[in-house]
Amino acid sequence: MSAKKHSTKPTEKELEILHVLWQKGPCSVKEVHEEMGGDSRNGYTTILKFLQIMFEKDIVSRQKSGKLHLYKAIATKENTKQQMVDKIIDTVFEGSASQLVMSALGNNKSSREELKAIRKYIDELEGEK
Amino acid sequence: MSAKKHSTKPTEKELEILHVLWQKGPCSVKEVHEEMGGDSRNGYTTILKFLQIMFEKDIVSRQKSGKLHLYKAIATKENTKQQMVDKIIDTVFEGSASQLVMSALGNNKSSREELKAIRKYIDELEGEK
DNA sequence: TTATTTGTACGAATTATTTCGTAAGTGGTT
DNA sequence: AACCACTTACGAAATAATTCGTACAAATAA
Repeated sequence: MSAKKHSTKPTEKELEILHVLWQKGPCSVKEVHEEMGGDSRNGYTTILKFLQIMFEKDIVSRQKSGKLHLYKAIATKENTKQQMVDKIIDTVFEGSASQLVMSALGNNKSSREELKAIRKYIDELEGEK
Repeated sequence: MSAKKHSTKPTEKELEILHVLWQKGPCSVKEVHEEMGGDSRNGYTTILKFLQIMFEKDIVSRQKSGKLHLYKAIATKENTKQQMVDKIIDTVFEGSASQLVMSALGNNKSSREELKAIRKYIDELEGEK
């Protein structure tokens, strides 16, 4: 028996750590710790503990490199993002992606260029139908 | 001194309760409880407790009506949604709303009509610039 | 070899979230 | 009044998330 606990959605702090891993690739605890602001924001062992827990949860993999461990995100940023978006659509937007889109564009000041890019993207989607 | 704890983002369960309140307007504990599936999904006192906690946190207001309390969401669904969207844009989409939009439209099967509506919305936004 | 540095493992404290049992209040019936 | 149905209040347990102290291991410097 070697099955680990199944991966649920990452918690806040786990997500913050994942960001570092996504951005910098495989990292030692030290690197993650420093990237996250060092001791002023989190104790070293706090980050270590999280990485260990995340390893248990199959959120990250790890590999010995000399005497230290290099941790690596298992899920891609894309997958995780998609999962979060799907969830928010489901829980607050009655399953309607377009509602979320309106909300995303509504408040925020998207530049003319961004709007143009989105329009183009929609054109492509429509072409597929 | 009567200041209550300041409102942070609602938790999962709090959000579920807010949904009922948004949909049905001011509700008694009983109504919320039943709307959420009754005892099969949550004990009555669990919902009661949540409503009380949410009252403390200023997430809901309440008013005596006869012998019971009617609870009412303070934040609108719109505000809460916006807040959640802003946050997700901030934490996983590098502050880019359009990235979120792509992600939202990407996976999900938005209908031709929905896409049309979004396009129209973008037109309006562009008009304002 | 002893001390220091650098890293891991473990255990536990703290805080937040979720859950519910039990007691107690209120109003209406009989 | 005594009873009943319904509701609130309180306290506490169970679980999850966050934080860190301390001990131990290995490599290296003195």
